[in-house]
Amino acid sequence: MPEIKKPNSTNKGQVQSLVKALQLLEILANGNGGLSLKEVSGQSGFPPSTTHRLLSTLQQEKFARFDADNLSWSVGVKTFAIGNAFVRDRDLIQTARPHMKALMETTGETVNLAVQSGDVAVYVAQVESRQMMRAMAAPGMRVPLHCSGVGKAMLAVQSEQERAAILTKTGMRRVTEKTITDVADMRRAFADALRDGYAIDDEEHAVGLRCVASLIYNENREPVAGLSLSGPLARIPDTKFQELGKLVCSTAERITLEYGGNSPVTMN
Amino acid sequence: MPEIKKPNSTNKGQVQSLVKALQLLEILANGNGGLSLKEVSGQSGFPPSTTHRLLSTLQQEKFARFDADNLSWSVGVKTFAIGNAFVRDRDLIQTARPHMKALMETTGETVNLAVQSGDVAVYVAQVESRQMMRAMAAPGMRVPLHCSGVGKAMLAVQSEQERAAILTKTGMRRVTEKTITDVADMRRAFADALRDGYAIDDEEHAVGLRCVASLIYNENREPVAGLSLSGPLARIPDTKFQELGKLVCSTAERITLEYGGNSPVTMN
DNA sequence: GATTTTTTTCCACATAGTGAAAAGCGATTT
DNA sequence: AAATCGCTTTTCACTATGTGGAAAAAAATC
Repeated sequence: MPEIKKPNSTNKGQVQSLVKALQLLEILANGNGGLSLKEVSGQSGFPPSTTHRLLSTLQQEKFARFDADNLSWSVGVKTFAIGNAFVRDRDLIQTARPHMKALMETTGETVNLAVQSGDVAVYVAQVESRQMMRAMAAPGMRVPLHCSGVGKAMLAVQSEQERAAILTKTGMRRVTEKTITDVADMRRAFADALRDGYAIDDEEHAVGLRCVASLIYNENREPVAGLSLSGPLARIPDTKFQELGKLVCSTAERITLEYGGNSPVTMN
Repeated sequence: MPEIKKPNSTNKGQVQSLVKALQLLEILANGNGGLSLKEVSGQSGFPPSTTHRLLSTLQQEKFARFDADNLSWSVGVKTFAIGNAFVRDRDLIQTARPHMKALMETTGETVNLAVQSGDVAVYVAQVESRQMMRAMAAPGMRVPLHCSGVGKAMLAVQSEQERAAILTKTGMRRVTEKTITDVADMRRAFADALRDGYAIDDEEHAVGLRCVASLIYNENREPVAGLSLSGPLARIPDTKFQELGKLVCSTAERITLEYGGNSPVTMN
């Protein structure tokens, strides 16, 4: 394999005082509603004098806040204001793509990214399997929620009312023999998806096609997109669902983090 | 006036490399969707080598992002993730209080902070005038929107539909002789408020009481609270409205910024 | 009001940041 | 294909700058 040369392959930590300061900011972010100098110093391992000097510099620039009444330190306005620029620039698809690629490489199956649009899911990005036989979904393609992996994953985290509103409006049309059309069966599928963290589609949308899907969340723990892996029945036996499910979940989680989101499951 | 001793009265910038790095972050935040090293270096005034070293350190810690395809730098996830901790900890009332105090000192009049709750405004904080004759409003007090300064300021920035929904529901009850009850008059009042940035209440809620109010916004440019200044007719002649209005506006703007918000008027 | 704990300042020392210059790296031109 | 240009990245010698122990100053506790 040829070495792929990427610019800025700088390796080692460079400006140590800066690295230290950034560590302090992170500690402040984890400290709920303010930490004393002692606490910050303790958690960082830096001596109080160094900690104090860095914190007060951060404070001068409003990246940290100091409450003179409680002598407590917390994250400052400017960190927030500047962090918001990230939201303006971030791009889910670009963020997701390398992770989707990696997932395709490890599993060999096609990986899709879809967003919910009203009562359907719309594919917005895809990394195709290298296998001869492979699932295809042109970006832009719309699929019903009740018979797709991503759709079921999205519905699973919604409230009973929201689900009902969508499902009664669209109906749970039978697309294949295995499409779930019974309300009780569907409810069971949602419960499974919530328990496992991933939803499955067992030939419910296309004969011979199986699919495992999980969700990507924004900073408010709201789902922004679904990530799915799909392949032929022959390569995805029942016994592989769990393994693939975990992979899809961890990939979705990684995308969530890089997108600046928070999963509702991982409480931290 | 006695010197008030506040802890952490550290004066001069301390860790210069950190200060520089924070400046770079700010430049990245203002650069829409990515800046080249040259641009960052130019805007900061730091030599390219220094700029590069700081940026790559920020990047290692994910406070900055480097797009290897366009060789462009932008704000990183971690800045966003950590900035969100500010939202968790921030407190509008605590943030506002010192500014309210200052406004009271310069004007001599009572200053109130109110939030909209459904179709009424609720006072949540107050800094009382030192004058013998002064406006009082116990925190927790509820006032109608159509006949209070804060209420009119809040309504002014809402859409015609939202306003109509509220005003038809509550009605524009006559509270004093000067209460505006005519729809056209009210519309004119909203237009004035939008033009000036502040709404006025000319004895519309209580006889002899005048009031000037402006809004405080969150990061999405949505109003979160109203700030008002009220005093007796005798001390607030027509000629003083503009001066006081400007003061209320600038105070509200200052609170908005310290709260991490953005005014819709000041586009930057 | 004395004692302990925590915060803040000080300062001598050498580590760690600085920036000019050189080397890389692509893109464009000749 | 070689040369040129513009920008990015690395290097390196110098010393400015960050470091952390220790002392001083405030708070908190007794």
